[in-house]
Amino acid sequence: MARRIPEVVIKRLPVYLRVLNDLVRKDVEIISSAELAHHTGFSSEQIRKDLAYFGAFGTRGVGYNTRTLSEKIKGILGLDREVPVVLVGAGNLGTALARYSMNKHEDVRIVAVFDKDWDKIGKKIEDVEIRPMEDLEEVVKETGAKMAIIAVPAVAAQEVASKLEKAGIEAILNFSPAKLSVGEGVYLQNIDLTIELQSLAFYTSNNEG
Amino acid sequence: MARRIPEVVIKRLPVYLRVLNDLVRKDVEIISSAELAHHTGFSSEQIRKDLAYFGAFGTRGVGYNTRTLSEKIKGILGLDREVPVVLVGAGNLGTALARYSMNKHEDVRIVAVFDKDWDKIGKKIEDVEIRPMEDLEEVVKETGAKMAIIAVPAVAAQEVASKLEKAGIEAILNFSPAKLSVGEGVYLQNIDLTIELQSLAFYTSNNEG
DNA sequence: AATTGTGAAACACTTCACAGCC
DNA sequence: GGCTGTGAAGTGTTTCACAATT
Repeated sequence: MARRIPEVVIKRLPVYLRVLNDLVRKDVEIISSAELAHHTGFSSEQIRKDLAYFGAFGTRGVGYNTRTLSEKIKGILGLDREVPVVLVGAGNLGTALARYSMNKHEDVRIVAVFDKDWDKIGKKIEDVEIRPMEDLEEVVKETGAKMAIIAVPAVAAQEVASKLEKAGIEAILNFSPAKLSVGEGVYLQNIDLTIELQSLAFYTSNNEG
Repeated sequence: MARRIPEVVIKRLPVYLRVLNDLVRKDVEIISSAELAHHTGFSSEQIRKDLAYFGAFGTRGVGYNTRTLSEKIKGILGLDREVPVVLVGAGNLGTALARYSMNKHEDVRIVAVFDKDWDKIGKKIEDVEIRPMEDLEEVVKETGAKMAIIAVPAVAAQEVASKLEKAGIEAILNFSPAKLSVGEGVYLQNIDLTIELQSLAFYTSNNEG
């Protein structure tokens, strides 16, 4: 125990959670790792190993209690309370992410939107007003947000990242195609749509690889 | 040679390409793997190993010619010509992706948008008309698209994936939170925003992990 | 002299196989 | 008997270290 947990493991937990919540809703009380494997596409050993990083949640000969395991995973991820997120960038992508997040009634939710374009400020995305960057620190404090999403152009992204770090944000999801540098204490996850599209092209017949 | 190339390697190629194109634009002609490492954040050995999957593109004692290497990588990925992509789903996210793709003048470009909602059909996103699903096969043939993006709700995603496969699409970027099943010949890449957000929460101080 | 290209070593993750427990 | 939890084996990826080359 207490060893560092691989990122890939953390990425699978939400998948388990989704299946488990589904089962709880259907009043299924017990599930085996083999059945979970079938629902998720991961192997049963992998699922057992993943969970073993955090403890022994199952019963030998029986399986896992869906509700208990769901609660455990929520606790591990920190989803046992509302998770407020701030979004910076109210362009096409930012606006889409905001609407997506606000309409789903998930635990993780965008609670504030920032932009530096004064034409956008004061306008609303699904009831949440777009605020100026100057308000960032104050809003982060008020909402207790520890997470942020960057959806601004590449040139502006580093400045935004630095401001987020300064405001006390601990984890950033970056959609800009920029290599950001943040301090040790800040976790950075990049989603680069251009990379995704360009690498996808490799897997079609239109290449020489 | 001729061995299967890891996905992680393919994902790094667009990063190299971006840096190289930047350098070409700045009239930098030669770059070492160490400098590339500095620009990309990957290690120099990793860069050399990645490129070695495809051939020997550098000159010992010198480095890599930026323009040549850029062309090589474009060839490997299949970006040495326009790459047409079809998008299914003209909701918030789909529309944002479409605008994003059409405004950047990149090699990979969304050339057609489909939706099943007849209220949306006929409307335009940046000059591209939203068309009904019934036109899919015809448009895929016309445009020669081998790639597709799914940006529809989870419940509709499998049906869309099957239609794309039937239409001859070879690689799919799936933004829906659904576990899709496609044939051997179709490459599937998932981007699940809920998973990204939920796993991000682990890296904040609001969890018990 | 400098930098690539690459076997070998190290590290990380997954799968195997079965002991342990209900 | 059935299923979890886990060491051991296997596989895949990264880093090391250096011979090959300009």
